Amino acid sequence: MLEIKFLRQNLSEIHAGLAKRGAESTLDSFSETEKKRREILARLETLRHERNAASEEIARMKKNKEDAEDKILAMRQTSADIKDLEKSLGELDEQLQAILMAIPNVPHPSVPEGKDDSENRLEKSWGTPKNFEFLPKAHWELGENLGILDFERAARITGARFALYLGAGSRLERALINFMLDIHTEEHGYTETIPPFLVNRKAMTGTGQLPKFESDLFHLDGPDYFLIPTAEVPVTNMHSDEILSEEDLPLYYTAYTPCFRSEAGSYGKDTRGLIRLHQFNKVELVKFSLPETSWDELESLLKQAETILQRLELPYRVVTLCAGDLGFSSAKTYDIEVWMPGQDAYREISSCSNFEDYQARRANIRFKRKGKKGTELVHTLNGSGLAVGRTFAAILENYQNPDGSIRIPEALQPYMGGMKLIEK
RNA sequence: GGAGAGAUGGCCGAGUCGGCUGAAGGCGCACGCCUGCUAAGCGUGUAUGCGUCAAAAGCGCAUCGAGGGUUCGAAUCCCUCUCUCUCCGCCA
Repeated sequence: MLEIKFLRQNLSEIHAGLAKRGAESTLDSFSETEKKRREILARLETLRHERNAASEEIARMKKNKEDAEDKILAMRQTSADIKDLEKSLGELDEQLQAILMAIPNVPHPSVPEGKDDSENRLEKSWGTPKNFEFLPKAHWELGENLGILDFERAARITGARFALYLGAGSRLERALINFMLDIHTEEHGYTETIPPFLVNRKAMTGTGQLPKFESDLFHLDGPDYFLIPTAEVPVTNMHSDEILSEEDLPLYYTAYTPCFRSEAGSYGKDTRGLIRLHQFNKVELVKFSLPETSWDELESLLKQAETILQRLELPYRVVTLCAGDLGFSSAKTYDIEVWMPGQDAYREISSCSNFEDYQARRANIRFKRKGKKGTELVHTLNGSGLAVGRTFAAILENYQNPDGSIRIPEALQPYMGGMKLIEK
């Protein structure tokens, strides 16, 4: 969410910024509604002032045993008028809130122009894709042949787009989770957390999934709860409605959670394998930072996510999302894409974003500077560190042998009880 | 699931019969004084949001879990909801 005052005073700049991502029309009725709201508010406050003054007067008269009947009668009308205006104000507030909630974040100036992922900007590449002497297989084929992945049974249990891990497969997934968490907590200074996997509507609104993207989420039939699509939601909302102090910042949290996405509208895309599931595992990194350091924090966040791939010796590249591909709440996002030889393509495995104060304003996460009056909004950032299922897939594809067995990356072997090879 | 108690500022905590209570008192914090240093002591200040203003000051409005009601006027009375705690039941 953007600030009303800031919007009012910088309308043309914001318009231009939003146009970069093709979202300038979300501003359409803002000015008119906002102006109307202020007019009503001014009138309402005048009347309330009158009423407050009269109430004091009545109290004084009653204390002195004077007759206040006339005054009380007159105030009856004022009170009715106030009630009417309050109703109008409430309606306008709701409208304005809906408008504000639908305006995405303004892209950072360094975000490249562009409509879709074809115009994302390549920042760097790491590692060299291995030259296979044979045609590398896709991870689902390798996994099923080894008996460590079973999509057929998963479909029987639940439906399409679910995975069942077995034996060394489950072990590998668990090893990856522990490996990632250990690095982030022991080397990068993150505090480990296990948040709720179900969250309420307010939390989803705070990070920007709601109100616009409800169809992407799984919702419970009973209470008004949603399955988290990412740990970003519970972890970022951890400090909602709080006033942190300057010396608390920055705060780093990491969380392993399953993630649930309905993947509405993705029919036909990545229908096989671990790439696009309704449930997948992810280790998430979340930062709360001072406004002046958030851009440095984004760079270090990216490095921290990259570390995992480097230790696993998986080739990858980093792209900056162009404005048209940028997520709703984000000011700038780097995607890390891992090399998948079985698909002859780079696939997204992490997304690192700076939301600046956009989520903080929605979720009301503030901080106070030492010796200074008033509060400021923190900046929030998050990144996958990493998507576990996709890392699993990348390992299978990059470390496959001609006979279909899989070497275990050296860094992971201690987490696999010393296992070096997954074979039939 | 059944029975009961509660929700007030950064924290603790007071609020009588509805009327100078945005809210006593304390802690914490900030600044100043005092002191050889530390501790103690003394004084002053210390919520948030919004509107008005170029901005600040000032002024105004709102906020005592949330929403609604009664009233000229609600932290105080009534209703609904949420959350927390205690006891019982159930349960990993």
